[in-house]
Amino acid sequence: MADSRRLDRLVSMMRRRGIVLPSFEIYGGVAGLIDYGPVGARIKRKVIDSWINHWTSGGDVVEIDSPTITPRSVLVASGHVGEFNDYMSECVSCKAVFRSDHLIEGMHPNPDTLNGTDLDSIILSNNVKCPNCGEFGWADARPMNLMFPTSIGAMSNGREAYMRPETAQGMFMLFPSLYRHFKQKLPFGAVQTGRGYRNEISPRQGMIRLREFNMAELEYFIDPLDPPAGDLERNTDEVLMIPDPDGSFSGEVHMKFSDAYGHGIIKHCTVAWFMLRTYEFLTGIGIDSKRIRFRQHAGTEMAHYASDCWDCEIFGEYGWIECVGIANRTCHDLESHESHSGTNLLRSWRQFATPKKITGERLSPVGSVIGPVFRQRAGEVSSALSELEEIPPSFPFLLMLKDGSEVEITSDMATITKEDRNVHGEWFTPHVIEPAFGIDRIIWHLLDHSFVEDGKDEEDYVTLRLDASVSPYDLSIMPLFDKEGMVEFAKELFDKLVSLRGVQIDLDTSGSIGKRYARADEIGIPWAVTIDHTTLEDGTVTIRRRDDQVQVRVSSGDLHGHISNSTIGSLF
RNA sequence: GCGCCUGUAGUGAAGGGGUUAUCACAAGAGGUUUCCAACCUCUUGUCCCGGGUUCAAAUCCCGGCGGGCGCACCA
Repeated sequence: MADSRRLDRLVSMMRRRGIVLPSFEIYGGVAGLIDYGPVGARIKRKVIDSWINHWTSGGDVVEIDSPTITPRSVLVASGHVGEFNDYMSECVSCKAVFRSDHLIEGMHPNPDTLNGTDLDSIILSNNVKCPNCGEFGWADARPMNLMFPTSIGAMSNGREAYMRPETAQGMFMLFPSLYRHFKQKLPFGAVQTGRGYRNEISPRQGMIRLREFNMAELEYFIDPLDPPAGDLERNTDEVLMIPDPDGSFSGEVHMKFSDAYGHGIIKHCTVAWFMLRTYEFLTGIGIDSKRIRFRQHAGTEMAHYASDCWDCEIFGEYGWIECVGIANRTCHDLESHESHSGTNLLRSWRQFATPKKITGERLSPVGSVIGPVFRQRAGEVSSALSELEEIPPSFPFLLMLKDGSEVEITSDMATITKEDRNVHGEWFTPHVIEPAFGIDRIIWHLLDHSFVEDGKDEEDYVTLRLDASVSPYDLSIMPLFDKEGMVEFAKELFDKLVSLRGVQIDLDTSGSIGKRYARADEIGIPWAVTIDHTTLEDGTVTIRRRDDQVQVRVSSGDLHGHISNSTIGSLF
C-alpha cells in the first residue's frame, strides 16, 4: 500500500472507462453494491468462462445452476441459520457493539446455542465489562442476521426463505442427480457460478466486501478412504504458505505443493491438489504469482462446517485479501441434509475388493405371537426386531421403537436364526472438498496487478496488462486515417472477424492514432490492428503488441486464422 | 453500528451568501495529419438528496445517502 494515490487513480480509471462503478448512483448509491460496466462485464464474463473451463475440462466435473432463493429449511440443515444469526450486545455508555457469545466466553459451555434472554441474563449475572470503555451497562441482545430474508409466495403467509449466502447448497441438493450422471462412481464434482448475498454490517474497501457478490464454487465428492489427487509434481513453483500457528510449523514457508503435502503441512492430498489447481488458475489469468499466498486456518477460526481450511490470499492495494477458500467440508453437509430431510439419497456405494462373509445371528419375529399382542403396532415391532444389531443376552427385554417408545419382548415373540451372507459393499456419505472463489475480489486483483503507469513524455500513461484470456476485447481495429477507403476496409475486416465464434472486436476510428492506442491500452486490449496505405495496396495490416508497442505486418487472411486460434502471439 | 474526515461535468481539480459557476483532460461534429494521448474550430455536460436560516444557499446549519480512515463486525 505504498502509494495511496495509485488506488485513487485506479478506481477513477475503472469508473471512467466503465469497468466497475457504484450501483444506483443517481439515487445516491447503495453501499456494498456495484455495477460492472460495458468493459467490466466483458472482463467478468471472461474470468468466469476461464474458471468454468479450468475445472470442467478434466471431465470429472460438471456445471450446474440452481436458484438464489433458498428455503429456510435448507439453510437450517446447512447450519447457516444458526451461524448467521449471531446475537449482538450494545454497550449503553459507549455504543460499541459486540457479539454476545464472545462477551460470555468461558462462562457457558455453548454460548452460541443460547437465545437473547439467556445471553442477557448471563451477561448481567457475570457483570460483563465493556471491552471498549469498561462500563457494565448493556442493551438487550439483538439478533444480527447476515442473510437477506425473503418469502416464497406473494401473500404474507409465504414460505420462509433467504437469499443464498453461498452457492454450495445447490450442489448438495443435486447430489442424487450428479451421482446418476457420473454412473454412481466417485470421485466427481460440480461447479456453479452465481450471486451470493450477505447483508454486511459495514461494507468497505470498494469491491472487496460486497452485499451481493459473484462467487464460483466447486464441490468435489470423494470417498474418504480413497482420496484422489493429481500429480503434485506438475507445478514446481515455491509458493508462500502460512501454516496453522497452532501446528508444528509456524511462520512462513516457501514450498512446492508436493513438499508441503509431504511434510504434513497440507493434511489432505485432495486439498493439496486443489490448492495447486487454484494456483494454476490464478496465475493463468494473470494474477502475479509473487503476490499469492496460502494461509491455513487456525482451529479456532474454522468455519462451522470445515475440518481443514486454507485461504488463498492475494496482495494488492488493500493488503492481503482472501480471494479463495479451500475447505475439507467432510461429510457434514450431506449427512446433515440426510437427517433434516429424511432422505437416504445422499450417499455413495463402496464396493469391497472381495465380498465380506458375514456370519451372525439375527432375531426373526414370530408373527403369530406379535400380531395379537401389539395389533396396529405389530409391523413396527417386527421391523425393529429384525433391524436389531446386537441380540440381547436374555429375554424378556425392552425394545426401542422408531417413535422412541419401548415395548417388552418375551422369548416366544422371536426366534434366533443364524445367517451367513456375502456383503459386497457398503453405503457411506461422501466427503466434500470445496474450493470457493470470490470472483469480484479476483477481478479487483487482476485489475490491480495489471494496472501499470509509466511516464512516457512526462505523462501518466496507463496500460492494463491483462492476459489475453481475460481482456475485454480480443483486438482493436484502427484505420490510420479517415480517407481513401481505410475506414471502409476496417469495417469489412471488423464484420469478418466478429463473425468468428466468441471473438470480440473493438473498432475505433476517432482521434489521432496515438490517442486510440492509448485508449485501447488503458482497458487492456492486447492487440491493435492498423489499416494504412500499404493495406489498400496489398491487403496486409500491422498488428501492434500492447505491452511493448512492437508491430508486425501480416496479410488480413493470416490475421483471421490467428484470431480464431488465439495464436497472434506466435507472430512476434 | 460508533467516531473523525469528506461529497462541484465522464475523470481530476479551483472557487464560493448575490449577474449566465471556473479550469484541464475526456467525449461528439468538422478540419488537418503517412503510426503512439499533436494541432485548429465548434459542441455536449456539473454543485449528492431533503429540510432549515436568509430578500437571496452550490456556499452557513441539521438530517439522510454515498465515499475514505479508525474501532467493532465479517472471510
